[in-house]
Amino acid sequence: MFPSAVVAKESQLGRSENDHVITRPSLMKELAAQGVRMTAQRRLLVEIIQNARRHLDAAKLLELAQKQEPEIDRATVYRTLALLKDRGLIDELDLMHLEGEKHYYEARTNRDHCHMACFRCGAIMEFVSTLFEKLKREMAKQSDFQIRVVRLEVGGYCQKCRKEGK
Amino acid sequence: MFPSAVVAKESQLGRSENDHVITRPSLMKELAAQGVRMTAQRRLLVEIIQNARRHLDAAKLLELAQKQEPEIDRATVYRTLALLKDRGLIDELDLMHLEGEKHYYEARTNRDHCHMACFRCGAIMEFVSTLFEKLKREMAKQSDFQIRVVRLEVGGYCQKCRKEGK
DNA sequence: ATATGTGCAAATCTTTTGCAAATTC
DNA sequence: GAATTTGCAAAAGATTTGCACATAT
Repeated sequence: MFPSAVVAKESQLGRSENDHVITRPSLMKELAAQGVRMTAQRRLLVEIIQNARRHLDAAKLLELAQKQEPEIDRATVYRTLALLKDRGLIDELDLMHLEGEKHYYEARTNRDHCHMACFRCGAIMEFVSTLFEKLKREMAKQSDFQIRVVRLEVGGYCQKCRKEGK
Repeated sequence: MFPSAVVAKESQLGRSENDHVITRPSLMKELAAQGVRMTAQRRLLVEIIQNARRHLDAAKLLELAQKQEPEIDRATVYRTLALLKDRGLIDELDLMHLEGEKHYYEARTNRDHCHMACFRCGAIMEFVSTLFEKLKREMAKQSDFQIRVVRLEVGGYCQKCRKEGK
């Protein structure tokens, strides 16, 4: 879905054929369902996040929002991100801190997925697997832990970069 | 190994019986093997990290180090952490940002493991599983990606907190 | 009308950096 | 002795906050 994304096929059978397709439920609908008060700025930010072609950090989100609403402030961006995160509607990522300590955000997807970051070219690949689902179930069961958020990030070297010599 | 750690037993057979035991190779030996120049302060910091009973952040590491060497500076702590991280000898964790944006560090272990953080009580549990190993192999194979670092963090509610009512 | 959201500017928190002095091999 | 490491103090980067004003229901 994101330009640099590579979504792997299912590694095991037993589920629907489209299990490996990542979909992003409507944030606006979720917010409405949760009775969250909506403002013009929230609508704008949510729309940008929902339709982002890549992972956004707060500064980039602000920049994009200001193109349509120059008055919007950094604080509003951070406050809206906090709101969405608290409601479980977006996920916060580090993407291996390839460039600084900032965070990246993406709308929650129907399935948890892993982010693989290439230390050399910076490509971010997404990976979906039933093994991941199994692992989550195992963790929840064995530790009797109610999982709310999962973040699996991998850093290393992608195929392309390794071919080009390390 | 850490006080709040709960290390799960193997979920599947087929490996050595002690596969689920987490061990921490000697950082000092690794550094020597890699020909890293050692100084008194590095030795001190490395020793503290190696023997830490819990996950340390930079400020806590500095505090502990200053008990033995009051002259040691923040910058040295950060520079040493960067060195160890670059050499692949320590892992950097967020622990779900339960308290602020700081990072936590732990000596690399013989096996990758997941950190589960309780949003309510702050307990950190460690979880080892062959499923995790399988998942890593699957990611590496299917994406032809050379994995160097893996970070799996889970946030949610632990058994104890759920029993006490949410 | 009341509760909630927003802009602004300043503060906070964590981490990084330039440089002269000290240390290691 | 040459190269590397350290302390210091300042800077940088990301995120948060107090408060007066604006907006949503």
